[in-house]
Amino acid sequence: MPADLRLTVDSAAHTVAAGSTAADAFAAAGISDVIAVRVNEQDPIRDLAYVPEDGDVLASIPMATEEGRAILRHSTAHVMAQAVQELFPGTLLGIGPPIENGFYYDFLPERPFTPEDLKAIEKKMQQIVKQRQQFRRRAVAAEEARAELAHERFKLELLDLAHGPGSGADEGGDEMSVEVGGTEITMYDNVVAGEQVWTDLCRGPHLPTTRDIPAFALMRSAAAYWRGSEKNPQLQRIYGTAWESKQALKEHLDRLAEAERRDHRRLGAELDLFSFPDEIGSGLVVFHPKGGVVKREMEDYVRRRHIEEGFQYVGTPHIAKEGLFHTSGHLPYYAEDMFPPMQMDGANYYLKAMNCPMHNLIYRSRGRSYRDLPLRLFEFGSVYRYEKSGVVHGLTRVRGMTQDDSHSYCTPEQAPAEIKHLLDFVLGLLRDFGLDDYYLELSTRDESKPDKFVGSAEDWAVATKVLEDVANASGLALVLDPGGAAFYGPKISVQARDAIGRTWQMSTIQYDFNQPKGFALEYQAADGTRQQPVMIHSAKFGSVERFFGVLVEHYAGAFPAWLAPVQVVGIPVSAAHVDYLREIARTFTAAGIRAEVDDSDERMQKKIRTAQKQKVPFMLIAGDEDIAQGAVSFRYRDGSQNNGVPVAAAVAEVVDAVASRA
RNA sequence: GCCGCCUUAGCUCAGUCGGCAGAGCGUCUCACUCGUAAUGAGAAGGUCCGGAGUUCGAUUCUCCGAGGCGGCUCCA
Repeated sequence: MPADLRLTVDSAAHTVAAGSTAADAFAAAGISDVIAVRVNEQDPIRDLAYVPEDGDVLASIPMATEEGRAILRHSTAHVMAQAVQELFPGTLLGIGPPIENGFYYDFLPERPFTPEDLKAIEKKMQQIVKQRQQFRRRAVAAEEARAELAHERFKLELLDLAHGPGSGADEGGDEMSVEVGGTEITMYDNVVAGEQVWTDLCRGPHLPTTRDIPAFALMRSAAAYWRGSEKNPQLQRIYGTAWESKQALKEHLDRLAEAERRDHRRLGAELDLFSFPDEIGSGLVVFHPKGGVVKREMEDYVRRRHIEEGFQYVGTPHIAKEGLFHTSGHLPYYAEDMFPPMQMDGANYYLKAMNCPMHNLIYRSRGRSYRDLPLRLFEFGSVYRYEKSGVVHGLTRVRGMTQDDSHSYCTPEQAPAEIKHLLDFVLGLLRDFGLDDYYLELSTRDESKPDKFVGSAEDWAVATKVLEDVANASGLALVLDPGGAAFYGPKISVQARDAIGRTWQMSTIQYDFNQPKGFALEYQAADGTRQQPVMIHSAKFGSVERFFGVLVEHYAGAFPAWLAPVQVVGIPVSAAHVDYLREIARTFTAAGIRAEVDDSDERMQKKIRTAQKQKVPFMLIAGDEDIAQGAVSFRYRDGSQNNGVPVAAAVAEVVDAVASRA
């Protein structure tokens, strides 16, 4: 008979009977929301279903934490897989890890899931939850696991990967390791009334019982490649979400609804900003007059800022002969992302997918001295990339875009300072567009795929070190992205969080030692020798189109005054006041403000509604009372009012707001 | 590119179990002249995404193509 256990939770000691379930143990200790336990201080959480036969239980994991939610979500994924296999016998299992905000499980069913299937699966899951099935952990030998999983080919493959001959025992960290990880193989059995009703290869941990799942919902199903490679078969992935309370689930669903309301594709049409005519082609945008205003403001801003930061504005054509892209090294690596060539006068011309080769030719157009460096070139480069048909998405993934592309040519010694300069520039720009929460990502070469990257490992190491040092010195959080580099060099990208917490990658800074070599770029050093510069690629918006799309969503279409397509709209109380407002609008226009008068044959209330829906920052209302005082009445976008403002003061107020980018 | 779903008026969407198609908003016209989120009436507006096939007849069924949506992969 094993001795009772000591249970220490938040420094308070309790005694529980050996062999209790974790839920029983914590309930006895008067703790209700515990879902996970740690057995020994140095152990990862490894067994949640049962308090072990010996040893001390040290800590609890509350459900409303990242770790707790991951356990909850993974448990819910198991429940879903059980439901699917009960409803669709013969369906094979892939993997089912927790992810941000939820979980998924991959299946190989006989046919893809329909929305009705999802509803049925969700219902079945609710039944399983009600059954209070225990999650019971069971360590097994490799042969045992293989025998039990004989019909689950994907699970067998996972076993081979993690525990097969010649493989590392613990790859850890990625989604696969949810199933198998660590040094022992474990199965998790779902047990109800002492009977095993379902089992899955799993590292755990799990909730004590299915009844401990407070709230979940299935979201959608979609195809996903097995182990993420398009060479592998496609599985059907079902996404779900699970939360520590019904309230938390509702808040999550509300956030999704808010994101949908902000969708730039919807707002782009509602606010008459841009469209994607079929006649032009997929991923090719046309900006309407109002979108054109915003785009022009963005471009004016970034052009002015580049010039202030020492860049010289240049211009280059949209097409070039094939040889240029061979010299740059792009063609072998990038050909399938480019539009196919046009034949002309016996040469192949390509639409450019990048601007750097042309900037290199500007650099090379004359001899350069070390005194010229850093030489900073900048332009709005229209580039075309043949994105695969399934990836085109609104403004955030297009086939024709405008990059605010810059290249800084400098000596290797100057590179760190130049990169810091660019990073500061980028961060200041993001702040001016209302994005002030960000982190950095460092994308590096994938050692295992040398054919995807040019240049020596030593050069890569040097370049990566330079970027890493600057990133670390910035004090911002840094996330590593192994294998994410361009073929010619590593990069830092700035990931910005928008108003509702989503992150976007836009600005990039790339260190390139390969193109200067390919183009034989040189400068004459102080000692008279010829040296090779390095070039730093940098795009602040990334692409004007993507940044535009992100801004629409960040501001939910309510652009700050300086970006608003229409800054002021005059709304007459009745038709008799139209001329008065027209005169005032002229005063605003003369002060550089975009002002219009709504002289349509509608009521004032309707005009206010229209202006609100168009998210115009300033509505100027005028009737007899205002005319008598030589004033106007403000209605702001938030619905607040300021009546009887003298015209000159009204102009000053709007001009101030625009100047402050508010 | 791959898997699934979708495409009907300018927009959002009904609808036709195969028999010459509808609403709301928007647009236009007329009346109303109004103080902070929808005045009323009337009208115009459609190759039901394109092509081929099946059929007496196709917007509806089948196939091919284009475009979109959700993912995967990829990416500014």
